[in-house]
Amino acid sequence: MRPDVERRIREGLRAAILATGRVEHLDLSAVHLEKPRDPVHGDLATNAAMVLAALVKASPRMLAEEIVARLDFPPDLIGGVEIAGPGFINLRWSDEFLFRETERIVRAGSEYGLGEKKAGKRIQLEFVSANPTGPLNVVSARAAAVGDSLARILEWAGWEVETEFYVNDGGTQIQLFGDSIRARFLELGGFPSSLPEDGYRGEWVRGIARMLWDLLSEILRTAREDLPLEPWRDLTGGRDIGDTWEGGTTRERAAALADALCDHVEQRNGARGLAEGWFAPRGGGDALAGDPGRVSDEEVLALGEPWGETFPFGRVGVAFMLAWQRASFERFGVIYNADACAESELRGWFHESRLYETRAVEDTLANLKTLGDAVYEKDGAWWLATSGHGDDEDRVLVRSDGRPTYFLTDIAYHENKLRRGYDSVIDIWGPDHHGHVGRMKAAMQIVGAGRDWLEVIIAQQVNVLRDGKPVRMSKRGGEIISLDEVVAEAGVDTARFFFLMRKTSSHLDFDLDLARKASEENPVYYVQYAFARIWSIYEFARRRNLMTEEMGDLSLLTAREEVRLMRDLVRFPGEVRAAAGTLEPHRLTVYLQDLAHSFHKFYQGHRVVGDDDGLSRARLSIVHATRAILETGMGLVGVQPPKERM
RNA sequence: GCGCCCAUAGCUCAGUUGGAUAGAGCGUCUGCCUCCGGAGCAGAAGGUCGCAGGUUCGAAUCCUGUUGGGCGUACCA
Repeated sequence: MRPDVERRIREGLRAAILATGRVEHLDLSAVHLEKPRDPVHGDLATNAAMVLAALVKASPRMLAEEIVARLDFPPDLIGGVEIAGPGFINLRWSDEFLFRETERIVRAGSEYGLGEKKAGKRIQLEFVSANPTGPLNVVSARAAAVGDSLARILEWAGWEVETEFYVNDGGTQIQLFGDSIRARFLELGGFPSSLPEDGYRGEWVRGIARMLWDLLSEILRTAREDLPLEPWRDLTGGRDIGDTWEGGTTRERAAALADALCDHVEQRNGARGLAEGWFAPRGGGDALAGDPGRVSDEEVLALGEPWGETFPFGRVGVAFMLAWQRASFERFGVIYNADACAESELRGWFHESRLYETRAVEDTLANLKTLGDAVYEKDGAWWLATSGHGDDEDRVLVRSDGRPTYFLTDIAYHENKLRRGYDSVIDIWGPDHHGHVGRMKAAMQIVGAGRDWLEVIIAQQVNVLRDGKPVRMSKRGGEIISLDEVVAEAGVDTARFFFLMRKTSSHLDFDLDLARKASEENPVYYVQYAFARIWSIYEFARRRNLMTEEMGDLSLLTAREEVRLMRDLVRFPGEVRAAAGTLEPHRLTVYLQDLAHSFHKFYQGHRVVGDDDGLSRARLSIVHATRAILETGMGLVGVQPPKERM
């Protein structure tokens, strides 16, 4: 239901209630207007009489009688009113209303029901924010599908939405990641493995090491043999490799090359090429093997070994992982767009390291310390008194050894968001951050944000099933089902639809075999099949020379299936607003299946293009309307509607 | 031990912020194409909404207790 239609109905209700003389004024917020579960109860049901009954101590059914007697809806809006059950007032759209709305859908297309812009109201939506120490896993994939869809839905509902990825590139995990790459790098030179105890064991770590090794040997060869340095110009982002390589100490040369590499992969195009060419989804190491024999391992190691000490493996590794992640997102149809990040960074990608560089972390701590009792020192550490704001216990901001905790950094990050002036901030976190929610909300209240300013959604875990059994996953252990694999096996549309079929807060089973082998059993095909039929109808109509975009006479459409289809079409704006209000995009996949079902029933029961031209035109019109709503709805969940025959 | 999430048909899950006779897909069974795609439609079977209390006109939904599963519970991130 469109917002202005809802307003008209609520106003009508209010007037009728006041006209009963039972109350002087009325808070309508407790009065619900909703779609009854059972269609025989009409299109809208309201509990108004029951709410009133609670106020004036009278029988709901009697009050319902009084209200209904005073209801005065125009006949082009409501066609039927009845009292049912304990005191529901059921309303039914008039045929005229359905005809007019259907026509409006055809004319407005994707604009139908679009929420009014909430002037200046901005929401920031942060999602995935996975550590840049490995490929994106399935939970990240789910969070990406949910976040991206939610952004589209909120935007549709009238908010100004910015999406953002927070890059955790500042902590001890990065150190560990770098050490892991270094260990693999040295292994290539014949050193015994020195992989840290809890280091990263994934194949991709070998891949990065291998790539760096190959790169280094090529550069050495080029420099030593006085060959043209041109091929490296691209790699170093236009910088002359000679400048990078010649002169300076080994440490300086290593740092310069690392800079060049990072710069390069951070440019989008470079990122794609590198990520796709140098990493296979699994076990990418083999693909990276260079042409052996051009430079011997001993030579590389002799020159490169010092790099084992000086080269910033962690930094380069992060740059490559981010490149990979961005490429994965691009394939998945997810683009971050917040433009509040530093100029040197990509839109929508906010680096934790920047909080240290700009001393934001220190500033945040200093600021907190000015807030009276909020911060105190105990056992040599600094604590934040979050327990007064709904958290279980107080939390450490600065360890006794002087290092800041992740918590402090995250407060600094969210303070940054606060200063950017968002009216509301939504974070989608993985299940492992569950325990972080309470303290973070508490902290934001302490620094002065409104109680509901920060909303956290936990994207629950995904159990990937292969051969009917759950796959164990661990990023550090290297066992991962990546977003890339899910996309490769299930396809973007199926995967995205799948991730949005469950409530975000519920665990999700993702059966890879089923997604791959039995695509016709997948609900997304049910919805897309509606499209297939629409295209077929169009094709048939063209052959009969009956294809037209002009509105037919909708009053010819009175069959049960036709009316039902129109009623479902009209529901659309309300469904999107409900999804926006509850932050639950899965409602839309449910709705789309509903709508597809109504369309299939209609199709099954009635020939669209038949002998009666007038009827054919009228039916073509609701087909147009259905197509428009399906397209818009699928767009909001991030699934491509088929553009032609499947 | 404490906290959070979950428990609904054989399986996977919806259930419109407390509404009416609890729904869908898959699976099982029965029908439906000389006609726009049968990847569909119609129908059947399948339920003590984990269990026990409570709140009220009314509970799958809220409260308390309880059982089972998951996650969290760091001066990790």
